[in-house]
Amino acid sequence: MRIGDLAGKTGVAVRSLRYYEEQGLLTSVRGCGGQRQYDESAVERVDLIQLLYSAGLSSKAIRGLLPCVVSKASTPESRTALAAERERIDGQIADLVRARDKLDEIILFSGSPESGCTWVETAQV
Amino acid sequence: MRIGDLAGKTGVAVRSLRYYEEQGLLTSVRGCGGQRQYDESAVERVDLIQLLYSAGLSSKAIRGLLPCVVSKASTPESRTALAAERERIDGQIADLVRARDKLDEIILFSGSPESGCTWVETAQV
DNA sequence: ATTGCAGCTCACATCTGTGTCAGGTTTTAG
DNA sequence: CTAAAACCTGACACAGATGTGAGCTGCAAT
Repeated sequence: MRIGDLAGKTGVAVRSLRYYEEQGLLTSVRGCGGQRQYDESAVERVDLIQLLYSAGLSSKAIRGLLPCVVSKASTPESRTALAAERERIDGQIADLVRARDKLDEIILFSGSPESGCTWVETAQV
Repeated sequence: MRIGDLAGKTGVAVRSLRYYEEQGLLTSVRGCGGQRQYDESAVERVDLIQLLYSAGLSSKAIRGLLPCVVSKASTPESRTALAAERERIDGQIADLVRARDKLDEIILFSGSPESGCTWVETAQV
């Protein structure tokens, strides 16, 4: 599979795939003409990378965790890092829930005119 | 209250407070010597800003929502924006939960030697 | 009055994942 | 064989919140 195919299958830009490789998150085999070749497992790998990116992990953090997943290697350091990231994500979720609750509060308030809130027709910029 | 006091009370850097003002999120009254003066309500305001920042809202988004909160003004646009941000946060929470579940899966696997996973002593860089 | 800390503005640096352009090579279709 | 499409490297740009430094002014205590 060439890079464009992988990009198509994962929905990730070609540029990003090259960047992942540069960051050591993704490997490829180079064919005779120097073009990257990927096997099917790369799709799963890219999906995982995206998953972790979407959770706010940096490429460096992902790089640190990948050996656990891929080569199934577990070191004391990697276990610590995994736990730390898990905690961070938990905290992040808590932040988001608090923010969502706050927004809900505001929405409730601003959605009911009887709350005493001022309804106007146009945006106040 | 001067800017340093506000920074102290909120745990936000002085630089950031000036930035918030630049972005129209925070206002101050200038004393005779051009120094910013804040009243007590500024603390609450900065806390709110931080809450929204931590939920991933941009300063522009926050700027758009603040009138709803502060001057209690509700426009069709602001109600739409509020709902949109709420949805975005919901999606972000879902992403995080998925990532956390994935990490849990990995942690479970890498934490139990009988899983067939390789335990090594040093990090594989 | 002097010293020293706090504040002011302006401006440039940082970090990260991506976009984008240039200039060149490989692969593929016709 | 040729043209188009895909790929390659390298490099620069961006956005956004914050860090940092220079050079100057205000304020408080001695």
